[in-house]
This record gives sequence, C-alpha cells and structure tokens, in this order.
Amino acid sequence: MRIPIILGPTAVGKTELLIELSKKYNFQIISMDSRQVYKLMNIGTAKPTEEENKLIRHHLIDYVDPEEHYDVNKYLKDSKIIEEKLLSNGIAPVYAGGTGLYADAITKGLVEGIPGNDFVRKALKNIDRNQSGYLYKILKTVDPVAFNKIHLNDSKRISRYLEAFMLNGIPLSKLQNNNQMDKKYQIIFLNRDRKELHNRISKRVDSMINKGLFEEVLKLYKMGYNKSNGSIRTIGYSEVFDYLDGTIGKEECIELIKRNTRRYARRQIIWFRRYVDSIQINLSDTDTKNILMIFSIIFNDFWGDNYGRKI
RNA sequence: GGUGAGGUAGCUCAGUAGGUAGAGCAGUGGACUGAAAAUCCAUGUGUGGAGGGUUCGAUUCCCUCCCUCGCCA
Repeated sequence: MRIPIILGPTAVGKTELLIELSKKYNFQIISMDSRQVYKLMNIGTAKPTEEENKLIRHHLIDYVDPEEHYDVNKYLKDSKIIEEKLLSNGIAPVYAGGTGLYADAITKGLVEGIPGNDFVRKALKNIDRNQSGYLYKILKTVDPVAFNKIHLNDSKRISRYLEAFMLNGIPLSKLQNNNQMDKKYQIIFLNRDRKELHNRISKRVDSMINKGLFEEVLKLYKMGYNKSNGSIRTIGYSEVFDYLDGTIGKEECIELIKRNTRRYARRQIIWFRRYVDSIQINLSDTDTKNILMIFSIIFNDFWGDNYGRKI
C-alpha cells in the first residue's frame, strides 16, 4: 500500500481530475492546502464546493476559524490522524494540494517540540525594526549553520532560528533532519505549459470575481479581520483588503490578484521540481483519457487490484 | 490624397553629438524544516519596421517603401 500525494500549482486542474478519478476509484482526499482550511474563505481559495465534496470527500477543509493560528505542525498532526483512520477503515487516502512545506512535513517529518511563540516573535520584530542587521549578527554566534544559509534580509527566517534557540537552547539547524522521503508516499506532480497555466489563472480569477469574491472579502473586512491575521495574508484577500482600504483601484486590484497568483504558481512549480523521484505529468500534452489510464496504472500499483477500485 | 509625430525587450518608454542599447512593469531561475497563497535572493541579446545609400563602421545621418496615431481635405 502506497499513498499518492498529488501536487500541482494553483489552477492546474487538480479538482477536475480528482472528480474524474473518483468515478472509478474509491478513495478520499486529504487536502494539502494551507488556505482551504479556513472557514468563510471559499471563493478566493478555490475550495471545493459542497457538491464536489459530496462526489469525493475532502478532509482538512473548512475547519479552522480565520482568526485562529494554523501551521505545518497542526496540519501534520491532523492529517496523520485522518490518514490512519481512513486506512483502518479500508479507504485509500490521497493527499492533494499545493502547499510544498506541508508535503515536505508529511514525507520527511518535522523538527519536534519547538512551536512558534508570538511573544518572542513580537519582541524580535521590535529589535529588528530599531536595529536593522542586529539580529543577523546574533544569529551568527548562536547558529552559524543557519547564518550561512540565510540571507541578511530574510528577517522572518532569522527570527525563527533565533526564536528556536531562545526557547530551546539548541540551534535549530542541529535538530533539522536530513531524512529521506518516506517510501510509503509517492509524489505525483501535475503541471502545464506555463502560458496555458497563465491563461487558466486569468480565467479563474475572473470567475472568482463573478462568483462574488469581493462580497466574500467584504464580509471578512466588516467582521474586523485585518492583515495581521495569517489567514488574510492570502492572494485574493490581501489585495481586496487594499482595495477596500482605498489604497488601490478595482482594476489594479484584479490585475494584482492575477499577477500574484502567477508568481505563486511559479514558486510552487519551483518547489515541486525538487522532488526528483516524483511522477511528473504535463496536463498540456496529455488528454483526459490518457491521464485516467496513467492513474489507473499508478493506483493499481499502489493499491493492488482490490483496493480502491469501484466495481 | 496632403501634413505632423512616431515605429527600440512581452508592455510603456529612454538613450546613443555614428563605435551593434537601458529603465520601470511583466516574465524567468533559485532558496525554503512550527507564519509557507508567507518570506527572501538572483536575473534584461533585443532581426533597434523593411530595403538601399554615405562611412572603416549606422539603431543613430540621407533616400524609398510599409505600418500606427493625430490633424487637414
């Protein structure tokens, strides 16, 4: 029994494909998406609709309040619970999404026992604001390995390594494992020709707006959320907040959402390329019939003849 | 048809008193171990509209043509 992890950049067509596959195979999806976890954020995160969720069950979606803190560790814990539950019930789990960090955590594990600490973070942020470059100097003495990997301007990462040292007394870089990928998992990387992906992104953003993205964000805006909420730092939400604040115009806002989505997709692709052992499928040069055939081979290989298949 | 301005990177434009060109945006490559749709780093060769002339040498000067925009008929 192997567990597929289907990764692909935003708008590549994961949901459509999974729905097709669900007609032939009996499996459930463990979403691997850091934004679809939030309640009230449906249109902008391209969360599967209720109907889609009926066709194929998605887990780890729509279960966190937008003001709640969420991170990899929580994801890792929640997903492993669901994975085990599905397996013990004889249901094949399929991970699917686009958050690379989460895929790393699932397949390689995570350093344990060093949670983020808001108090420490705020303190570090204040120091950084007043004395630029100071934290970087401290990092050099505290965790030279990390110091060598991290750029002076990457204050977020500098703070994280300092935070870990302050809370633990051990350099975080010492605790980081170099674990190989767990062979239990197989990454399947769905991609498309860049130009086509860009067209799909543009169309999808337009359709989000038609479905009421601005109204959805306005609701959150009126509820008093702001960019200090991690959830709001999401493409489509952050830009509309700026529009509602009057910082940018509507047309500009839409263009920015598209641009930022394109850039995000590029970063995702760059991340997924690192999985050298992944099965890569370019959806631009394969038709649906072929893709279904490829997956039937993969799933047969992973699950055997009588696991997952619908008769 | 006449006349003026212009045609330079995917887009908007700059510049070269003749020595094959550079900004912004877009794009691209990369990093990533408890904020990750986040955060950070790096990255500009393009038939200078086409053809011809002058010149050691033309994107730059001259001629012809094509195209775009404005104005006049």
